[in-house]
Amino acid sequence: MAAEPWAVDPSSDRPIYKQIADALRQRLDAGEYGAGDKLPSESELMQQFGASRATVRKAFDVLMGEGRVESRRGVGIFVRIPPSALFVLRDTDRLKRKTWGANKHSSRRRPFERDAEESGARFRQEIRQLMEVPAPANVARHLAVNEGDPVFVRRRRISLDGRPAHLGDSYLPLDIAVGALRERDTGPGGTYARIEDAGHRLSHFDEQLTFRMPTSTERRALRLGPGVPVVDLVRIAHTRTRPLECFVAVMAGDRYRFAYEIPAD
Amino acid sequence: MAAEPWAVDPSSDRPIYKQIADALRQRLDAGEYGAGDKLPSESELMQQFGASRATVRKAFDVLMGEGRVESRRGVGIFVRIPPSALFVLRDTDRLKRKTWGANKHSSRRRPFERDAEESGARFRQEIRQLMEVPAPANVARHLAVNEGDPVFVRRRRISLDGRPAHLGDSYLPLDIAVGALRERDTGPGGTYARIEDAGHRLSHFDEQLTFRMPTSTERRALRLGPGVPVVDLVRIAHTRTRPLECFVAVMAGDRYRFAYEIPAD
DNA sequence: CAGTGGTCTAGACCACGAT
DNA sequence: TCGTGGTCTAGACCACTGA
Repeated sequence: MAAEPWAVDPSSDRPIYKQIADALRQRLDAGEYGAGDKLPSESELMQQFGASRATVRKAFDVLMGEGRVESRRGVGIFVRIPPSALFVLRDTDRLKRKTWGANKHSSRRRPFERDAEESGARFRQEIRQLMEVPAPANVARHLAVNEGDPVFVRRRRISLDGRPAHLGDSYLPLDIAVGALRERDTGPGGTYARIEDAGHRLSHFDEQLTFRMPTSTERRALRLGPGVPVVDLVRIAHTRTRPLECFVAVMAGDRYRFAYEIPAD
Repeated sequence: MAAEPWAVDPSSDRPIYKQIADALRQRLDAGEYGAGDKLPSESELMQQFGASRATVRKAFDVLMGEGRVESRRGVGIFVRIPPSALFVLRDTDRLKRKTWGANKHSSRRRPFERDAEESGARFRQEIRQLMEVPAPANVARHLAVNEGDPVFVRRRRISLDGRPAHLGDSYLPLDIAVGALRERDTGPGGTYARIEDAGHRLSHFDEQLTFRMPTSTERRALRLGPGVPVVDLVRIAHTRTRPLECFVAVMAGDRYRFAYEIPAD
């Protein structure tokens, strides 16, 4: 059992740990191991490949960095189970007045709440902070205020089906942050509904997405597995004349799918 | 020089390599090292923290996995320089008929070509494959054909300023893939312009984004640094009555920013 | 209890870049 | 040539899981 067809070639330029990772990846791709299956233990692989433990572990590190496997201490290393549901965020729904607006045809839900329920997930919002802060540089630019000027921020953590899904901070200019917008519960329709209650009329949203690996803090807060990226979302809510809100979120990359419908004209 | 304030605590529950990573991360956040700066060498850190080389290296591995530092063999470890430009892809422009259309007000550019030039980048398209293939499951579903039915695929690699930025595959039903759509150069306006030349009228695009770490193959093809995720983009071009194209791309997560403008109504 | 993965050490040889 | 990071080994102790 020592010299399988996929045995490593010590004379190759390619490092042994990468060869082992390649071999394992190939077995994964071939469906030899399915989602949730246990891979051979480190000691088994040491024998199979005739490598030291550190080398075998390094091969596993590669696959973990790719988000393909994950380890359970005292048990083994397993093929990663993709999140049971990928929550689809649709621009054609979640940001429309018919979702959050105050009129009688609206479902009066928050943008994320709507998409969550549409996917059959339990939506939970947990307020982390509710306070005035000096505007950070990027927020200031988007809200057309000076950096350091006081703005009101609502920091929350959203969970879907009991698992954290994103950290979302909503920044409001002080003249907008009044009444329910400073309370824990903003009520039906959420922030956007309250903004319109105050007589403003939202015209459109600018949404931008960028991508990176999480910091260790974010990894903890979102309970991210190894090899899972995050999406930085920045969304500005506009009236025809001015920006009224800057929403900044760090979202678990393995829990969301973004969907946009774009007219050709 | 052995017992700095940020020295590690061997009695702590937190592993030494994570404490070292924390200390380094803190120095990075504090701006002690700027983009492109060289960090202390492994042997220096071994002395500073009184740890073995393997432990110091593991700390660096953590930061590399976060995409914050990168190593140059024979030289040192450096603070990662973010890509000089983040190319902004705007739904309000790139997918509009005024960009790619055949009328005389159109700029007659490909969607990505437009955004690249707008950012002042050199756009280069390299055809990797041009052939009929059996439709993969996801493509078949989107194009409303049966899995395995022949479709025509245009596989290309797009580079911006000489660096690869994404791998994009355009799948076309056979009745659509005629004339210039089977040639290397589809001409001004690209695929969408040729589709409309044939008498079809595109109404809208459905675009979906998901996120993950690259495979080792993709890492090579896109020349991705460690700790850089990719975006899977799937875009379906529709007429009012049927889907005409399925575009599937793997995009370097550190080179693109996606921007969408969403009306409130 | 035995087996698993998690951490850490000490030492070795190598390829590479700068000088 | 020297210092850098890249790979690899052999061995150790630990914490955890499951039988």
